[in-house]
Amino acid sequence: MGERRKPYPFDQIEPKWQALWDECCAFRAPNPGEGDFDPSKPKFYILDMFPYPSGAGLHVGHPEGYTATDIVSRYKRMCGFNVLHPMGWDAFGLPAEQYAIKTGQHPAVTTRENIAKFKTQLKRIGFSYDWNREISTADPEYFRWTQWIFLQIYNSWFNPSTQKAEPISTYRGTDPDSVRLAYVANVAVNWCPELGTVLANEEVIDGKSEVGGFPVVRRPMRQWMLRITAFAERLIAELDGLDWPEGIKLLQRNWIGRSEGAEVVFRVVPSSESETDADIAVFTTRADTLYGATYLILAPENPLVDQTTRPEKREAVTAYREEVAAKSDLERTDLAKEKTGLFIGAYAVNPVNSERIPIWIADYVVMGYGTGAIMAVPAHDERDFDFAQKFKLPIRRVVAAEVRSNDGANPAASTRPVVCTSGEGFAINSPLIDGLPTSAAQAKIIAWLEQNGHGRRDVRYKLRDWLFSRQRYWGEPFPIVWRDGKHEALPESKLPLTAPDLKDFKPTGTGEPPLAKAKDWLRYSEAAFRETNTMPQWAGSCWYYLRFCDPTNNDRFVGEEAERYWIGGESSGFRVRSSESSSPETRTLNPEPLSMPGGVDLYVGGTEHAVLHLLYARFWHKVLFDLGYLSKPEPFQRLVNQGMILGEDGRKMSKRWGNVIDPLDVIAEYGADAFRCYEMFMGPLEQMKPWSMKGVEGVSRFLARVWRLMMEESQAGHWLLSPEIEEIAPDKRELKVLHATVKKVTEDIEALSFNTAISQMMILVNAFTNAPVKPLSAMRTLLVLLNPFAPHLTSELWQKLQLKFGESEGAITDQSWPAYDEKLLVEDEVEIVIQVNGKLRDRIVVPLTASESEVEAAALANPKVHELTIGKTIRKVVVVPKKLVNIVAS
RNA sequence: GCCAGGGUGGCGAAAUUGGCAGACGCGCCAGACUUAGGAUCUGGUGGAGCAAUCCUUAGGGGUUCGAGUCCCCUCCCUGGUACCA
Repeated sequence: MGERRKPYPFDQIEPKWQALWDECCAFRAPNPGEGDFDPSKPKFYILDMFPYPSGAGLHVGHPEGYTATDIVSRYKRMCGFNVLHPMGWDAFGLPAEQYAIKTGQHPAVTTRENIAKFKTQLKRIGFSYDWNREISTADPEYFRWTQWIFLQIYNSWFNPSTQKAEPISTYRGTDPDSVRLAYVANVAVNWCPELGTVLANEEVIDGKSEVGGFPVVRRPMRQWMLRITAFAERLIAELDGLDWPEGIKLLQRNWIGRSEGAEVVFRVVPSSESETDADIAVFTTRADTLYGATYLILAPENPLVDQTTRPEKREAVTAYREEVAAKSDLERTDLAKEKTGLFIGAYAVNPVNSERIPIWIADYVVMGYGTGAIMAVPAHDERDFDFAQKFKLPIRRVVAAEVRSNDGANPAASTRPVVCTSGEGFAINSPLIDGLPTSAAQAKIIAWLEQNGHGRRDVRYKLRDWLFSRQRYWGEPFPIVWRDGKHEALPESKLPLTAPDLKDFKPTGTGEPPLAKAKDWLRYSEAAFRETNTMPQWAGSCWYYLRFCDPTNNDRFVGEEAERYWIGGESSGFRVRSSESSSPETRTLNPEPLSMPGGVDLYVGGTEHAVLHLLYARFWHKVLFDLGYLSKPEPFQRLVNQGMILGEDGRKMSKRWGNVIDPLDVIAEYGADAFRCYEMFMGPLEQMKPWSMKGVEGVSRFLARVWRLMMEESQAGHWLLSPEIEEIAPDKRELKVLHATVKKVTEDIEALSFNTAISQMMILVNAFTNAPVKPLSAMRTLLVLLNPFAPHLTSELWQKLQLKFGESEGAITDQSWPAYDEKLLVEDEVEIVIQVNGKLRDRIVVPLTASESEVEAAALANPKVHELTIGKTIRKVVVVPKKLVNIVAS
């Protein structure tokens, strides 16, 4: 393959402008209080999900979202906003640590190298980040504040009466450690022997680690937990005010898994002698089926099993519990089809009918949800039904599809296979609630339980507390020391607490973190030792969007003034303006002042973070908000997920298929502007779509046409400004397409429909391509519109126009976004479609001012209409102004 | 299983409140300019048919003067999730 002639000299233009932008910090966003800060401008905060700087470098998926946000950023700047558009690095993480284990190279070195590589690549795409705000989560000046926030969490509790996080000093109880938002618990954790660490539930997929796919087993260990469950209610409720895709909100709601129901207390029947009374509380969402409860099941791990098991069953129960404990999570779910369990010899009393029912244990009941015990209603629960079938337990129907009388005065439970129906209906065989529909029956039963002291209304969540410690080296150390078996916070003055330099990063294998190997570091004082766990990778990304507001502040995690402006600022939001509302006064007005709970105006990233990162960040944000550090209750107002880019073969890009596209290769051949525009032209941002090199070529041809619209090549092969550009007014047709383009591009950027914005600009360029004379004003408008998409090309052409026409309007990036005139878009004649019986038959052109009756008359006079309606009666004529006439005949 | 999002030419895709289906681009065909074309420009391009005309938005039904768009059923694809009581 020989040296290919470039369609336009992007290889000279692009590095030139990139160097220029770098030199003069063209996209620096000044903070309140700085000399060049303009307080009259509204703020706009546009954030990308920052990358983990892996050794592989950038792939085409990264720049998709980044290009989208860059376009919006450049556009918003021209609309007169102070735009905060930063980039940084999620720099702690397992790959660097594993590389260190293999090679001995310190993760800090690897990370530094990878960051440098990523940064060079991002700059080569021409993104308008404010690089002065660059941050890395692994930088001590950053994680010092991550540790500081942890201490805020540690020193807080959730006050149920205010539903807020408050300083621990407001807690009046005797044991503050029992209510802290960060606490230590000995919990059964997901231990991954291969990785030598525990993992959060969210990091375990099908019983294997999300990273590496290694087996994970349950094992009790002492761990740091964050009390995210206290915020469950607010994390659900406060989604409402956010402009997120409904699907993502739903994903979060499901993850939190709020269930309304009742706790019902069953009394255990005392057997003999010294038996103390015991109660078993179960959680149910179907209190209305209480009469159908024919047995109870305890989770094998439930401590109540010890007290309740009858002596004669003890041996069998112990064996079963051991069997269950030996199973990994994978096995336990894999063997889901065949249920196992064991009668423990004891009985409990159903409070509603005083019936004695047997108590079983079974591993399909888990300890981590509800009370670790259930009432089994086999007639109306699929799982209980399977279990009852297998162990020949009684089944009693208590819900019918329609209102009807009971099965009999004394409803006998049956073991014959009846059909299991889990839907709602009407209560039967349930004296207190017979005939009532499910919801009313539930309400009545719960009221009865409450009155008689047998239970109460209850709300449970699937969400568990966040397991926050990891047995790793490359993460934030906890600012905690242990003294006499008790934890205490390190004073703030000791932050940042950096990890010791290790030579050997290998996991100890015992569950002891690598930091335990640093004996000197470990010893805090004579009597106190440091915590050796580190924080999970999520920690740094929980608050990075806050640090971007004030990244070099040495006194505070973010300065108050900066926070109030960038996070608390109210004058944000997406609005489309036309010429009528384009004055600066109206532009800064916010139509819905307090309706936006989120601080970041636009947040773009992949769906893979739909629950974890976004939930954790919301949680931290709410704690800091409650403690008075932040002005708004939510971090991200508008969230958009970009779709994945597939390989040319339609498969997921991977080394395995050999279909990986390297952005730098594309840029070398077609230029960064073409790369950016193609990524946006491919299709809707949120959609999954395959890459196409032919498509890149097409977009590259479009940019070359823009270039040749204003430049022509001399005999000697030099590019010179086209003499066809003149300072004349565009004609009517040109003006119309120009204003139509301004309108469409403006609206499409606001809607993030970049593909259709580019289409419209192609139409504009095509309209001017053959014009003998190109009006200067139109060319300038085109360049401004295209600038957010193709910043290098448009900057160069703008400069060339400036040189010749000499008007001192400044650089293209200083221009204000053009307004359009709606009046110019209106035709004075309009084409009307004529349909007969809904089928297109002809078109006519009528003046815009034509009345409905005139249009109708014109349509009926149409020869084609005559032809088709001969011998038929015209039943109806539908006239849609400016659109069509439909003649109904039969 | 369940939940969510999708199915429109040979391909990527457009299509305010229901109102000309296929904008724009790719590919393909033809022409122009050229020593040349893998450059550029011009025209054509959903399918069938010589034509008039007919058919066409996964498939089937419905509402409507009129449906890619609204309602019901079925099929297929993608993502998430799975004993959560």
